[in-house]
Parts: sequence; structure tokens; C-alpha cells
Amino acid sequence: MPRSTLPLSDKMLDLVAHRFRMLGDPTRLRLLQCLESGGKSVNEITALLDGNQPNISKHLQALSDAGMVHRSRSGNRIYYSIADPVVFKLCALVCHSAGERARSELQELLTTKPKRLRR
Amino acid sequence: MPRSTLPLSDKMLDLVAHRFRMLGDPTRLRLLQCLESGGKSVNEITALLDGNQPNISKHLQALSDAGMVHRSRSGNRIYYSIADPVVFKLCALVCHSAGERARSELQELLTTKPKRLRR
DNA sequence: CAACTATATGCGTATATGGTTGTATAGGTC
DNA sequence: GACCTATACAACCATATACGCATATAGTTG
Repeated sequence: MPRSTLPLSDKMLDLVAHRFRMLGDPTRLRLLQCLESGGKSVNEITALLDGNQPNISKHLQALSDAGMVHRSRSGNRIYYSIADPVVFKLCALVCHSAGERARSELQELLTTKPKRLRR
Repeated sequence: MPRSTLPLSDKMLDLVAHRFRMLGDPTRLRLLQCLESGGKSVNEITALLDGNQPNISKHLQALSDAGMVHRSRSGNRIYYSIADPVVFKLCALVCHSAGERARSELQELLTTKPKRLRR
């Protein structure tokens, strides 16, 4: 019985990959970012992000299917909200890591190719 | 940090999305998992994962381009190794979150009927 | 140089994904 | 009921991605 979590089962790998793929699109990241300040209706989101409604709706549904946002109806509209704030933690980690990498790349560029770049 | 990190710039959004997309494929997750115990040559990885070499090589290159693995040559072979262990933290977070969701979904299935917002 | 090994690349194909447009459906209002 | 709004769905196109095969490159050894 696989007790250790690291050698993930194939199903778990697919599941995890699917979640990462959900985060792998700028439009969806924008959506999540937009929802961080609180749940919003599709209309509000569409206006805020300046996108077209069907596209927004499709991405929201994808996120909803993945269980990353929660939907609830209120009269005529449907409100979406963050289902699991862990996404922001993930983003923060990736941002930090990406920043680190950019910095170290810059460093390498500066040391291997001496250029007069002042800061 | 001079600025708030949350309203990400478009470029940063693309970069973050790209990194998430790199993690959004089961084969690449397997690759990373395989490298967690230490750097390995393409040959070793190919054997361990029972995949075909060109495919493995291509995924490794993608990961390398994204700065998530390191390459180093030793004689005839090329060794790949994890560049940033943050990927495992990310995976752990997603695994935990996905597990939570699966559990709550099961719970919901057992207690209520599937909700439908349409039709 | 030839032969071998290890890794990378190019190509064709199947599939997945994102975006746009048009339309259908649910709820609210008159 | 007729009509309006908000949202979802379907069909389509373009692009991206993953894979497998064949082949090319790089290094090593005889």
C-alpha cells in the first residue's frame, strides 16, 4: 500500500496536472485575481476584465469544474467566488520563484557579458 | 517589495501561466518526480519512466527552458536535475487541495442531489 | 576514420485548447 | 403572456501541444 505521497498514482498525477493546467492560462489567472477581492457576477467580471461574456463564462465553468471556484445563483445572476484560496499561495510561490530566476539570469548576463548597467 | 504583488502585470501573468502550464502535464510531473531523488541522465530517466527517449528529451528541454531543471554535461551524457525545489511544494499544495475537494465532493454526493443551475 | 552511445531535432498527425459568434434558456418585470 | 437581462451552450476556426518515428548531432572508443 503506497503510504508515501510522493510516487503519485497515475490518476493523482492527471488530477494534479489538470489543476496546474487550469492555472496555466493568463485569462484564468486574471479571473481568479479578479475574484480575490470577493465574489462577483459574470457581468461584473466581464466588465472588469474587458472580455467577452461567453469566453469568460467558459473559463469560469472550467474553473468551476475543477473545483477552484464556487458558483451560486442570486436571482438573475450567477456569482462566482474563490473556492480554495490555495491558488493565491500557489501563484505567490511561482511569482517568487520566477522572480528569483529572472534575477539570477540577469546576474549571469551581467557577469558573463560585462556591460555598463548601473542600478 | 515596493509594489503590491497582486495586480500582476500582463507579462508576469504570462510568465506565471507558462510555469503552471509546464506543471500541467503528467509526463512532466513524472519527470520532476523522478528527478527529486537526484539528478539523472536522459537514459536513466527514459528507463525509469518507461518512455521513449525523444519525448522525454523534449519535455526535459521544455522544463529547462522554463528554468525548472538544470542541465549539465558529463562526458557523453547529459544530467538533468531539479533547479527549484519549489515545484514539490506546489505539487504538495495541489495534492492536498485536490484531496480535500475529492473528499468534500464525495460527501456532497452522498448527502445531496447534484445541483443544477440550468435546465 | 569508423563504429558505437547518448541526446537532440524535425516532421506528421492526432488531439486539446482558446477565442469568437450565434443562439438557447432561466429569471425578472411589465 | 410578451419582453428584457444575465448566463450558458454549441459550432466553428485557429493555434498549440503531445506523441512517435526517423534522423541528425555530439561525444567516446577502437
